[in-house]
Amino acid sequence: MANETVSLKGVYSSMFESSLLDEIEEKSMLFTATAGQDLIKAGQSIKVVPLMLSGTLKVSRINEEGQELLLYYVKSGQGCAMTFSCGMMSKPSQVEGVAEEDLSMLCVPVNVMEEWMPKYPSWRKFVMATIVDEFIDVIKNVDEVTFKKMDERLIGYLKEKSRITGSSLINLSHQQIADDMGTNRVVISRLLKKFENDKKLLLFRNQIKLLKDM
DNA sequence: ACATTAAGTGATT
DNA sequence: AATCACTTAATGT
Repeated sequence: MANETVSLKGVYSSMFESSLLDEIEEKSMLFTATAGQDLIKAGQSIKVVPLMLSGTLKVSRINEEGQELLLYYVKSGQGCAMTFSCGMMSKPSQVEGVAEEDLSMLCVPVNVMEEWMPKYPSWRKFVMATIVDEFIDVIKNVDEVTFKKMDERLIGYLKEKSRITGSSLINLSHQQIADDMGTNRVVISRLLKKFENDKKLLLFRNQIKLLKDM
């Protein structure tokens, strides 16, 4: 069961003004769930918005074949982007929520939290920060799924080259790599660019420098 | 200065 | 993931 010592003020006092904390205390309901428990599935309407106190909530999308795509996790001190968005726009949930670990949360009625938007700057900021952070997580996951196969192949290729030559400097054009791997130069260029953005390597003309956190 | 090759990027399939 | 089309950057003559 959820840890009883985790309190509203323990988690949120640095984020919200005291008047808002008082109002949360007054108008929210404590809710606890055990690991594996389904909290919401796609299509259900959203009547309350959670403020996580402890544990982890997993938010995911499940397609027709039952395959799951992880969207984001919600942990202590965070809200849930999907409930904020859909709650305010009166749209049914587009996602499924499951307790990843035992969790405790405070549930705020949607109509109440809508009143807080104009009333409390700290609440507005919290909602927007939640949406941005979790949206970024979703994008990251989409990237991973989209690029996974060639990703791993290319990294394996580069490591092998590096091991064989005994150097972290690889003297090959993108075209040569593409030829070796039986793929298109453009694909290689895009993946390498992505790796460079992830600080895995540095790109030069006809030369790739592998970095430590490859 | 000009031509050639390598790399980056949007759009489409 | 591949292809096309086009741009931009680097290099050689």
